[in-house]
Amino acid sequence: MTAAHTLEETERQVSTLLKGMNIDFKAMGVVSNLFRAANSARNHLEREVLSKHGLSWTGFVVLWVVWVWESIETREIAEEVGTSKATLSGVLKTLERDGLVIKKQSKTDRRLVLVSMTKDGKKMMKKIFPEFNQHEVLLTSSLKLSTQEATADALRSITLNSQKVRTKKF
Amino acid sequence: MTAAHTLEETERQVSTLLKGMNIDFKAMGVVSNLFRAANSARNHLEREVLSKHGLSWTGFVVLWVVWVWESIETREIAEEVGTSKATLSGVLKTLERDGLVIKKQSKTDRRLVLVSMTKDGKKMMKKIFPEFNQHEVLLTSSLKLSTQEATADALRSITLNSQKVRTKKF
DNA sequence: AGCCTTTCATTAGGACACGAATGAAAAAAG
DNA sequence: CTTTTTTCATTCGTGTCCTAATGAAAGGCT
Repeated sequence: MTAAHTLEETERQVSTLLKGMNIDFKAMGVVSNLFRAANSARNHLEREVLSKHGLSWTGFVVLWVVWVWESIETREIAEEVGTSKATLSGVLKTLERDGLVIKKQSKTDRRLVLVSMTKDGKKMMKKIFPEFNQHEVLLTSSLKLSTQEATADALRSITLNSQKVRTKKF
Repeated sequence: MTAAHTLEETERQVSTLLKGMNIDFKAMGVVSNLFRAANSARNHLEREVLSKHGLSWTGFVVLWVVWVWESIETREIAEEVGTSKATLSGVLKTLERDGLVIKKQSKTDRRLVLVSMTKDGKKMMKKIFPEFNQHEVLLTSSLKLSTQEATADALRSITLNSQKVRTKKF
């Protein structure tokens, strides 16, 4: 049940392993805690909020985007959600099967597919979203308001960096 | 290529949709930026570092844990990596197929399985890890050292919250 | 008009993700 | 010592996730 290795043990083990490797431990700490927090928070939200409504994480995020934009093209969803179009195809198939969204072919460009919410989909989001937000409050409740702002800023900055570097190649 | 919707548009759309719903926007900002940053950073690291060596994200994390601990039980790996034992079974199968780790049955308790690195696995980590860390530096380079510390602290706190709430049920 | 290139969404194939079910082994209870 | 109960890792079924390949449709070009 409890962790098999204490934090101190891990620290020691890691530092001897990385000795003479010129590692930036501070940057490593930020990034590893970023993934730990995101993973943990996601698992929590899936378990406590989403699973009760038979919704997957990505399903929820896609639903959110469609909810915000009334009618939106699939390629826009993919970009906004940060997933590949291939993945989105599958997720949308599930959401449509469950009666939460509808796909329609665009009239002006028959390659495009437009997605919109069904009545059930809207009802579900109206119910889930406040629940979801309450748990977001719970997750961040130990941080002062000023720290919440600073953290959001830092995270935005990390996002920017990872995208800037990516587009640098073109 | 560019985003279909500007930040201002989204802001407006969201605030009208959520009007009268009593949403904590600050908490929402922290959490959404947490996932955005984690996703973006992970994609970046997969593309720029891991994919060149034919390694998946989870494969790398598992490899890291095994590297640190020489020989470690699978249940410990699962806990440390934050994944289910079912998932780990599959990942270990892949890693063993690629010759990076070895599984052995425990002598003292035949239910347990012990995992350790192969020579190739060690060589790979010795090569990849410094690369990986350089990109971690890149991702956090826009943050002052004091901000890096504060951010890591805030993220640790979020992790703690999401785990505390989970165990509260028992 | 007819090709050529680009831009779409989807499918195909492989890996990862989970909970539930399975079967083996150890520990607890009688 | 035998019967439960618990604790392991794995397999199964389903969904998510990626890249690459596919096929349809639109836009450019001559």
